Amino acid sequence: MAYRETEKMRQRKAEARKKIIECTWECVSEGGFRSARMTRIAGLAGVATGTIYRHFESREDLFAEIFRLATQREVDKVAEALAVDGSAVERLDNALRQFARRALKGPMKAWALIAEPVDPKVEEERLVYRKAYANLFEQAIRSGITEGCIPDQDARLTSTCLVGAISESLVGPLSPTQTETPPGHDNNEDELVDTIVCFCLRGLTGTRS
Amino acid sequence: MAYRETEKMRQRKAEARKKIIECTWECVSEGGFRSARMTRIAGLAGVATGTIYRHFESREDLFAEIFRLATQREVDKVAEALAVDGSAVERLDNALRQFARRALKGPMKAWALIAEPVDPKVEEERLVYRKAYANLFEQAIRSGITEGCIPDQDARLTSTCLVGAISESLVGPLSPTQTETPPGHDNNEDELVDTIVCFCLRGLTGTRS
DNA sequence: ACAAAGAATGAATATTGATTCAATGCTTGC
DNA sequence: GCAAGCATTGAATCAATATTCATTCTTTGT
Repeated sequence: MAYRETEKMRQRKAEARKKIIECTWECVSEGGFRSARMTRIAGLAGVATGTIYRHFESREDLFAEIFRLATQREVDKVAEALAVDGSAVERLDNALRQFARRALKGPMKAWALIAEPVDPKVEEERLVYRKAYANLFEQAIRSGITEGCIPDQDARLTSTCLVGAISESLVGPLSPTQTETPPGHDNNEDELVDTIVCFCLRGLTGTRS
Repeated sequence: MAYRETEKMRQRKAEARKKIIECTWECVSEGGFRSARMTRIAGLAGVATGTIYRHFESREDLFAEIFRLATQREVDKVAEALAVDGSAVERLDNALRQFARRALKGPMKAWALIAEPVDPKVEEERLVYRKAYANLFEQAIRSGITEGCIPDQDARLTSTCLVGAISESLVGPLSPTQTETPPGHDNNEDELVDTIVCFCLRGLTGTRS
């Protein structure tokens, strides 16, 4: 008996794995999942293509993992934004804004996560996370109903409507075919967010707040 | 000189093309674009695979054409539903219901058109048609603003929100992983439609109609 | 009936990266 | 320093269909 996995090795492997994940996300951030090549990822991470396969079952599995990690960050941000003090409507307002702002800040990333056509395993993850968003919103809507600031409704379904409305209206501007984001921080980006959020809140509350 | 394309031939070719289109749509209706094989399409249409390539540049082009034809039918239906008598809100209500009902009636077709991951050329068509829907809604919203039954807003953007909200909330029910559509015409399908439409109209009008 | 011009055929080919795996290089404990 | 076992390498292989194209069949006008 001569070789036994030691802590040092475990760490080194963990680092390699982390590096692969980072470089994959870098590729995805540049051009989405479809155009991310294993060879490029390996090159960026400074490993051979074969090495990737000691850390991930397959390309699809790697991508699913990357998707999970990236989306979880976003879901957490939304959860955070929903956790502030205030009425349910105020908290939803805050969360929707957060979602939209972040999407507009990293359009290619947002497109990859929200709208890019992806392989089945990744699409599965997407459905999971859409549900995660919807669940968060749903909970907030429920408390709004209890509080009385939101009329009674099918919170599960209307939370899905929120996700749809905000995603679609961002994907238009986000779509990588329409990359022409003008130079300066357009303040009509704020108007964009305002309009979308306003639509969403009206949809829930039925008032012209 | 001996052979010159005659009317009879032109017709025969047109028929073959039509048959290919029909059979492609049949395949797509069964399992979406991804799983539609050229060989299967050729088989159904009673032609050789090579023959398809006399009518269409490539698989992607064929699919883009099929997508265009199928979606145009849906867009026309929405346009029709918007053309009835009544206030803008009533007309939008009608159109949104139409959209949702048709989608729920042919879930696989609707999934292929709305949410299936597709190749770039087809995705491009999808964006065109999303815009087509949005344009129709936008026009109606504009007249609503003029009529006074809808408050002033960025109609282009809120029309996009409509498309997003209705698409997203249908994707769950449409998803082919949840094919188990119970036998009878579920009346909770009607509730589904009601809730979605209600959300959309509230989003536009800001009233609890 | 014949030859010229297409049209149709479908088995063979091309494509495109993901994936494998035999060879090589590192680590470890003694 | 050595041998056992694991990790890494990356060129070669594979897979899955779309696409091609030499061949065969049809149509047309004379």
